[in-house]
Amino acid sequence: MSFGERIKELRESKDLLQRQLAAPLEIDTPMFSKIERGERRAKREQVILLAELLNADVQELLTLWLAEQVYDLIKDEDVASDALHIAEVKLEYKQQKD
Amino acid sequence: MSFGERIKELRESKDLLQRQLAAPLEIDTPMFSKIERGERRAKREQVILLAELLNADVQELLTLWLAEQVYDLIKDEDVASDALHIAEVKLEYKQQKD
DNA sequence: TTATATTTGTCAACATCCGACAAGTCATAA
DNA sequence: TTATGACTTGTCGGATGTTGACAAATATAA
Repeated sequence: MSFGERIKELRESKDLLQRQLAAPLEIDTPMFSKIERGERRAKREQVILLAELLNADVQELLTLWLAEQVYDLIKDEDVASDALHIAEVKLEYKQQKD
Repeated sequence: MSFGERIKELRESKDLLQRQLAAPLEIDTPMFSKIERGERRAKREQVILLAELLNADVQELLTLWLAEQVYDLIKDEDVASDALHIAEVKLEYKQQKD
C-alpha cells in the first residue's frame, strides 16, 4: 500500500472530494491528484495536515510517506539491500546514544 | 565507517594528495575536502570514478555512498525504523519480480 | 447534452545543490 | 621568522530540480 493509495482510500471512506482536501492544503486539485497517484511527493507538513483532516494516524502516514522516499532512492541500485542494512545499523547506533 | 572516511583511508593508503584525486574528478580541492568530510555529497558518477582511481571495489563504495543518503533521509524521523522495513519489503517484492 | 470530478501537460517561480574562488588554518622546512 | 604545501572554511553565482498554478483533456453521471 503506497502513501497515495492510502490517502485515496481514507478520502473515499469519508466521501470527500479531492478539492475538499486540496483547499486546506492550499494546493489545487491537479496537484492533489498527482500526490494521490504518486506522481508528486507531498511535503512533510502536508502529510501531517492530511492526517488531521482524515482523522488518520499521523505515524502511519508518515511511515508510508518516508518509506516511499527511501524506496525511490534505492530502487535502481544493485547494492540497495546492503545499503538499507547499513543505514539500519547506523540508525540503531544513533538511537542507542539518545 | 562513512563514505568520506573510507575514501580518505584509501587515498592515504596510496599516498595520494587530495588534488591528485580532485583533478580527475574535475573538481577543486576544497570540494574534494568537503566530500571526504561528508559536508558535500559526491555524485554517483564520481563514486564510480573514485573506485577506479583508488583500485577499490565499486560496489563497496556505492553501498557506503547510498547508505549515507538513506540515513540522512530518515535520521530525524520517529518512524525511521518502520519506514526502513517497509522499504525493504518493497525491495524484496520488486527483486522477486525481475 | 450539461455539470462535476479527476487527470494530463506545460510553464514560471521557487528552492536546492554544485563547484569555483578567496582566504583561512596547520604543519613543516628553510 | 618566513615560506611553502596540504587541507579547511566561508561565500557566492549558476546550474539543476521541485513546487504549484493554469489550461485543457478525459472521465463519470445526471
